[in-house]
Amino acid sequence: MNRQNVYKILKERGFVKQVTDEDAVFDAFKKKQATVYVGYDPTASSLHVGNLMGLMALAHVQRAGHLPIAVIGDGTTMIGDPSGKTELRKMLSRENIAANATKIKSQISCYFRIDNKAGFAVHNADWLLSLNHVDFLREIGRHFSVNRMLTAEAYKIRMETGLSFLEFNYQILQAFDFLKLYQSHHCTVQMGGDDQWGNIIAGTDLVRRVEGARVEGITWPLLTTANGQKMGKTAKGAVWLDGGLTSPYEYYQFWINCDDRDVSRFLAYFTFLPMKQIGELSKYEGADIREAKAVLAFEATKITHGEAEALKARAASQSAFGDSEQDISSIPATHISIEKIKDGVYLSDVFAEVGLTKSKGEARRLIKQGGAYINQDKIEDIESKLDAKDFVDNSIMLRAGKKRYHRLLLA
RNA sequence: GGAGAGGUACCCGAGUGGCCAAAGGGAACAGACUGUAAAUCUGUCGGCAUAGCCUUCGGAGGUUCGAAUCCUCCCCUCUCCA
Repeated sequence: MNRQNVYKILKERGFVKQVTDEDAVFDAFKKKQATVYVGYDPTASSLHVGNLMGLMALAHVQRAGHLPIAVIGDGTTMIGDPSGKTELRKMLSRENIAANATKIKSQISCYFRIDNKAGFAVHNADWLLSLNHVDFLREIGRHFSVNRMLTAEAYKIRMETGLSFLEFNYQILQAFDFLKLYQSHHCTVQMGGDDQWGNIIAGTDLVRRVEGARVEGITWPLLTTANGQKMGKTAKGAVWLDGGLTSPYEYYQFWINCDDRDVSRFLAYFTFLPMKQIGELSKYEGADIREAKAVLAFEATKITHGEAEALKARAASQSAFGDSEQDISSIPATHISIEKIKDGVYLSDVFAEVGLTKSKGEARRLIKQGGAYINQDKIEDIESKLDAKDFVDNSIMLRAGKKRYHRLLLA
């Protein structure tokens, strides 16, 4: 079998920012099977689009026949990674972390197989929580130079604002993870976001010191949008991979609303389309770029939510923004009882209730500014009420601004 | 433990007795222009059936006709010293 070296694929798709040693990494992937790990901290009950880089990177690794390991950082999260953070993160309880870890693990399995054969998911709590402090310091701690750690770029901000001893240890534990995985799974490559560079290097150094073996690290660029914004934040907060937190429709909309300048990068990162096809899509200009965005949105949604949901989301999106009547079932909906609207309900109240606006006041403002629509008709009067006559086939389409839709169903 | 500085809305940050629901900036939202993009311009930006009322300037009390602003106690953060 003459397969392409996965490092080449990763590089071509833009996943490589820093590497410990390009040739060594290339050689590592020449082997029949290399083992690669990426860590995920269960700080929330779902991963978000910011975590996609690592998931996609590991998926490429598995597709190339190598072994991906997702390390669930339920041990390290007890501490909290200070890298790139300006202040101490809120401490999470152990139960909280455990619950998050379970959910995140099942999410990861959407991107690559973790069947303990073609891929693994391990919990670092398994080896971190039982450590004996003094033994650990003697065996591992002696390999770390405080002087050196303090010069790390990731800690620079924290040297100004303060860094607790707790967080200072994070790097050591992450380095220990790498050592453990080298020993148990012969894992020789760690990947992570560029803010993880210091932690990754600490790991490669530790493995060299303890085992006398060379292991490698790769970082991918930290994702920002062309606007300089952190990736994956919207008005509603993070864009989650969990369909319950961010519906497939909203997920689809997130991608289709991306900046023109991001489209070709994102196609390479967040779809499995061949680079040749991405090159074709990148040639679109002006309004035609929407075509490329539609491909991006569909492919990205398909990977996270499956093809059926992606098709539904696409149909709903086309229906809302185009003129064709299609399947709108994936546009968010709320049920409302007949009794409730019998006497008429203020539309401003309805908008607030279904979450299109945060408060009734905001809904009133929206109407005043001409941004509220009901079944594609602009609502002119703040005092407008909703009644049964407005329902067509027992449903109403509400719209806030140009892009946010919500269906109201008569129950 | 000692000395000093500070904690203001989503974030940064002004305000040191009434003119304060609190300047300014950023973010965000809406409108215009567009292509479900960007940029630009305009408006909005605590809650409430809204020319009025209610809640908010770390927390709890107090002084006052009136407190983000003054006093007391407490909590937290930072800097220097130990």
